[in-house]
Amino acid sequence: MISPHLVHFESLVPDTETHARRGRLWTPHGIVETPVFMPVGTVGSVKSLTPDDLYADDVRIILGNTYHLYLRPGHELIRDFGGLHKFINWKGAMLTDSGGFQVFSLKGIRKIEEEGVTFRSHLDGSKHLFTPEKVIGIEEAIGADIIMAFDECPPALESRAYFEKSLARTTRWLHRCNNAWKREQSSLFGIVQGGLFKDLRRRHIEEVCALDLPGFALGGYSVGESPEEMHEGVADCAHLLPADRPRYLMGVGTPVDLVTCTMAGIDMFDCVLPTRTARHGLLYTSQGKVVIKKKALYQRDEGPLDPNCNCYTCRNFSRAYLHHLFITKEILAMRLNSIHNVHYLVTLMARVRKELEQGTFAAFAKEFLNSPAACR
RNA sequence: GGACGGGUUCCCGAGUGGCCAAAGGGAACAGACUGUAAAUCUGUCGGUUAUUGCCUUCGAUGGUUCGAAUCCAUCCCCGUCCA
Repeated sequence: MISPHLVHFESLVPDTETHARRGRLWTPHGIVETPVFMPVGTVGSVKSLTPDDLYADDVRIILGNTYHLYLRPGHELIRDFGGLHKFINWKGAMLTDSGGFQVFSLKGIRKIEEEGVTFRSHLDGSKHLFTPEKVIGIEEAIGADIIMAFDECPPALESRAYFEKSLARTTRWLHRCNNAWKREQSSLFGIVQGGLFKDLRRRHIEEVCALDLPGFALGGYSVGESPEEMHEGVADCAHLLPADRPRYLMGVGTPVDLVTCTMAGIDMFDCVLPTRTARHGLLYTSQGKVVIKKKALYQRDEGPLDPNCNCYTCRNFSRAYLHHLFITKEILAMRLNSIHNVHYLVTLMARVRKELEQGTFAAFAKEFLNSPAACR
């Protein structure tokens, strides 16, 4: 079954006990096995990691960000270099976020109107207007395999009245994105919003999925609500997204989030958490979280960060050394920590896929969520 | 031997009569981080108390004063320069 879209999804092994499915995403830059965790490289770099690090770790898709790359180095420059893949020398697939999240995170230096969003650059304060049409143009210039629609991502705690208004506008923006979309090598994904209002979520799913797009995302989670609320919300609506299209949960998450939301039927995840917390000294391991700065625990700890991990960091260095590197603010600390955290999540998802293939995913998930690894 | 300068809470360092348990930085300890304004941010940081408080503290000792880290005397250290 060949989809008319260049990016298309193949559901290989649906789970019998949960909404999870083992799948495969075909892109112009290779195949991505799902469920998958996608590391985030906002400005064209997964901070501290090289493309080779990632590829060797079986990472086959990473993210970039429209807003950041538009400001620097500029999408025209990237286009002139032959696209972001070439510019950063990444041979796998890429996905660009639209800048919709920046509408949320840069609140205070932006104004949302029907036409689009006026931003002030966080770099120099200059004013910029992002419209759905302009965002698609930028994303096409950047040239990712998957480009996200320009949406508004309200805080989870926003009022119902606000959501009603925002959702209608985001739907109109989606149509404008779809109409502006020309480049077939860049497949447009729609984004569902609705906060924690289940009926609004369901209604918006119908609106968004009425368009024949190659993939759909749930946005607006992990923006102020508790993890439990997020899990409940995703569980309520993820399986309502079209079964023959990839389902992408944007901006999530922790090891627990990944396993939990895979059960809900999610195929794709991205999150800055592993790379950011790595730089801040928080490491995810099979035995729970490790806050490597703690002197009393790690100053003289000769063991590996995670005895069950096969990453470069865990194979070669002691916790004591990682502690020392972090305490002394060595750049290597960030790199070794990031190598581990990314490997940990990527490997967790490889395990999830394997369990799905074996038909043992539900049992695995249950065991995992009750293990020390299910930190936070 | 002489002339200056200086000794402040773990460290550096501000403070020269009350608003000082004493700025600021560092260290230490704790916490946060979820489509990256993040190698970032927040809290604690003399003791005790539920608090206003009380106690201890600014090299040492002794004074002046209603009140001293701040003024005076002596002493002990440290630095620079001159013999």
